[in-house]
Amino acid sequence: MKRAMSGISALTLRTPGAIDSRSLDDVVCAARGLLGCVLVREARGHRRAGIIVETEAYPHGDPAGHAYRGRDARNGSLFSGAGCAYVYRIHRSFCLNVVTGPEGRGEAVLVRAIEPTEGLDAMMRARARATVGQRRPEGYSLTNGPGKLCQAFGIGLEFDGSDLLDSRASKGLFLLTRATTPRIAVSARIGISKARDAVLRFFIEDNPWVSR
DNA sequence: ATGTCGATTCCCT
DNA sequence: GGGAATCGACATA
Repeated sequence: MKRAMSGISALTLRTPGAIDSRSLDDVVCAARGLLGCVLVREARGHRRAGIIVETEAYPHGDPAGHAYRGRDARNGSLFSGAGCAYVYRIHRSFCLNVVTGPEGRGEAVLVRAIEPTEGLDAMMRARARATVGQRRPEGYSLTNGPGKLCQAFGIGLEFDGSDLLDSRASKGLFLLTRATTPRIAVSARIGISKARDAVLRFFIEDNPWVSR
């Protein structure tokens, strides 16, 4: 992938650091604040990383949220407090959420798209492996959707409940502070049937890695 | 045992 | 922009 990646990659990169769990107190602030932050996957000495460019908030009491039906065997990590990963499966894909708020509250931010910055080869291999019999993913389709980015980063249910704020506790999947200061655009959420009108989707303006 | 329903993805028109 | 693919979970019979 040799094109000029996107507008934001050229902006100033800051020294990455740990995310303060207090910045995940409020789910909408967190959905905005996670834009520009970096998701890192370390496995077998390899490192995959990318900038979060699209998120959706699923607040407490949201009928479209998986916490709405109450706590059950599958969604337990949604109630485990800020910084926890909530990973679930839909059809053939997995989706990654960053849990927000205190323990027991049941709200989270869905990570919908990422601009890859490191480990592109590993991501392409992982995507090709996961999409056997189909055309090889190219260009922005590498990570421009919630299921695609999980394929690219090798994220499955084994990360459900892991701690995303501690790079050592987190079995190789963690978040780092903002690499860029993004311009944020908003819209209604995508792919849901309830609460369709709520404006809870956030994305980096003009970033080509945002989902379609 | 059968039917329905997704916080999706892919391919085709 | 529409429809098929596809899989587990859940409700109903």
